[in-house]
Amino acid sequence: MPQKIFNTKTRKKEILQPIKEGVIGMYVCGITAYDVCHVGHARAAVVFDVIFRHLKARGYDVTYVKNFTDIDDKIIDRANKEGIGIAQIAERYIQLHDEDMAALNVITPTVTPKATEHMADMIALISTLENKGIAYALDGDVFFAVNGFPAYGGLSGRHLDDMMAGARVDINDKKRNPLDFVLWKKSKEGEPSWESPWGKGRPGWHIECSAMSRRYLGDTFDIHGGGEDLVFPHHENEIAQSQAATGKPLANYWMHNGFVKINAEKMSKSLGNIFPVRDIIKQYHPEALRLFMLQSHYRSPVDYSDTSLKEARTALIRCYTALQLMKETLSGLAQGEETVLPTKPEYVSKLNDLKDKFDAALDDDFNTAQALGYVFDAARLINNVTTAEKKMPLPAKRVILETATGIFKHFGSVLGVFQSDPDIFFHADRNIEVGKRGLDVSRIEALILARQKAREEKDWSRADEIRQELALQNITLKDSAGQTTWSIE
RNA sequence: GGCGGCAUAGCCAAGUGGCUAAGGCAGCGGUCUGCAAAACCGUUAUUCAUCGGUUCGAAUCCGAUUGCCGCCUCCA
Repeated sequence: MPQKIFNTKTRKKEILQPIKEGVIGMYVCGITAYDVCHVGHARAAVVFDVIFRHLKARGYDVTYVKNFTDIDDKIIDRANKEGIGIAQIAERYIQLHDEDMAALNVITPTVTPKATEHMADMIALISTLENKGIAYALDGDVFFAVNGFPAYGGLSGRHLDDMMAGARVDINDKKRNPLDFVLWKKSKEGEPSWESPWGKGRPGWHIECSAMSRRYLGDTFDIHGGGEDLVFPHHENEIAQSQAATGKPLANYWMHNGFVKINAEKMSKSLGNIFPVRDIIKQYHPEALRLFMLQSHYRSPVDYSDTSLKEARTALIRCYTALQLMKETLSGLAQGEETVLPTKPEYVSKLNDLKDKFDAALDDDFNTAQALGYVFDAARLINNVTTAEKKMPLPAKRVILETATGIFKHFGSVLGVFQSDPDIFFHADRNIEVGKRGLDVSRIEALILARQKAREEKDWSRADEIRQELALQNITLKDSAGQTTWSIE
């Protein structure tokens, strides 16, 4: 089945036709390194991570470039406030970004270039534009003349005339047209600067992506992505710069992920509802955050709330429970025991069918929500085999469960979840909950021991009393095979 | 003012012309269990904001209405 992609440029789903058969170049706008990553960054990272993983799983040779903006007004502000250099600020937040991404199990892109390491590329690009008469220098600043690029507005569906009518256009009398944007900024006294044909200065925001995508992917590449807020002006300006310089299309497919809202409100500094990734993963297992995001289509807005994360956690536990039951069942097989054909071979074909449907869902514009539906179907099927099929002999279950293990491995590797051993997952999840609620583990375990004793003496009322007491702290006990385990609701 | 998006069960959320409208959470009944938990089985939208239209046939296409939201300024 061909890969379909919703192209922002045409507002339609299109069939992906790579420039070079079997090879994909993908550029995604990364972070500006002046603060820690929040849920919104996490969503963009997870969305494009799954896209990267699925394309690779489908056999494409993908070069994924995600940049770091390490020179910018916000970084300069921060550096001034702290009295240190911009490089130190950028380095710190790139480091923290990398930690967050690792925690979220986001694969490091193929190339992660930094703006400051591509000054020569940017200056060359600006010079080309100047020589073509599309850029003009004024007192050490260089501007891009939007009137020189007739296709301006093509990505975001805007017309220059309409934008001119808008009241929010910055009036800068230096510019020939208020919509012209800066390619190179003259630096003020004491600001970081680089030598250029226009004097000491620094690059404008948009030019770095044009320069770096060209450096690593060429004049035209396959996929360009980012958050939907980048459509205008950032991506529009990138297109203008690159295409005016090269005369070729910048990217064939433009993909934009939807926003994360917080309790139905827009996330913003003024509302004080910025949720850093590192705070969230103290409250919930990172895979719960990932699952939460993947349960909606990447283009829809998602609403982050404690309730939604809780539900994602419960759903994640459902999958890990199935995986754990499967692991236990398989380990119950005697060494060297012969495999017998399953008494119900339809389980195997159903599993293979679910894998095909899962892949097909991702082929259709990366529909992770639909794909997850098949993951849960597979989990139910596993539970049927491990738990409900009481009459099926163990050796006959082996073929089915080994098929299921392989399929879950595939699901997990594409979605970037189910990466832990179930026991390790449950342990980690419980630690998070214990920490969040400030529970006393030794006290809980002492109570469980006391209850076990009561149960041995068949003192059911005492046993139930302890169960009740622990239930008040949302602790659920599970009695099985002579031992009691506990978990937190 | 310009451009765009969304509205599906108690909640979250797929589905964009045609089999019984996925899946998750929550609820209810049952099996299992000393009691539970987990798991399994059954059940919870004759209906997809409203009103018209196109069609043999629409949640899905078109138009209108209502409500919500995003972008147009730094932003994933």
